[in-house]
Amino acid sequence: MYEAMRARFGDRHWWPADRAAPPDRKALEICVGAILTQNTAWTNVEKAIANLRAAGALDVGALAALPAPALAELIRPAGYFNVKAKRLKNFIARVHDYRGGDILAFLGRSVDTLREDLLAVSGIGAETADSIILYAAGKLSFVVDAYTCRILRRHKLIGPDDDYTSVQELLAGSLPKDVALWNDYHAQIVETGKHYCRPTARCPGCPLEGFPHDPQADKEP
DNA sequence: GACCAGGCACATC
DNA sequence: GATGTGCATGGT
Repeated sequence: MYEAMRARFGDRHWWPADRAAPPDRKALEICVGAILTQNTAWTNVEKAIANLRAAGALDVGALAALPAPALAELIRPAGYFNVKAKRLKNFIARVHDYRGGDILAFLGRSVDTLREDLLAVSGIGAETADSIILYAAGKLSFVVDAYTCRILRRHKLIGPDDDYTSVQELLAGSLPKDVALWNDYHAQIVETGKHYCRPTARCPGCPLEGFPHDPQADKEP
């Protein structure tokens, strides 16, 4: 299924961040984007990140100093701006506390330590934590999202009761332990999901169309 | 004008 | 422990 998606869409080059930015800025931008994109279309997140960049706020120190209400105004286009402003402040406070805001050192720890630390931040759940680990830290942690579950349910590879952890274990246990593969795998799933596996989307033309599937399978309560 | 988006925390039962 | 609800903008 991965090869079918990859043949269609090519390398997705995720995470979509400023490639010219220095490593610490790029890592921070990915973390910020991961929080802002919670239940939100990426096009809206782009506007919020552009506002942050224009305000010089894509910086640990600047974000730590920025009051939540001012931050909320900057990220308004991303939706849920009041909750997300708090979530960003919670995350930034944790990074700022760790060795003076050295985000690369913060991200440079073991996956287990980092994941536990991220999940302790209010506003960072499993998917956001795994996105930060895989895309900002460049370490092995499979990202499961709504599209992943929807696609796997339609293809009867998981049941309606499977939760985040069981889906993650299925994928992590089935695939080679390769950061570049897990990176692009999730990106391919999102691209496929966006075009062919939304509630209102149609299957014809989907790169996974030839694999056994039942579009009704994910509509069960 | 509905419906939906790369979730998460918290209240309530 | 399971289920329901608030959060909010912008594209289709």
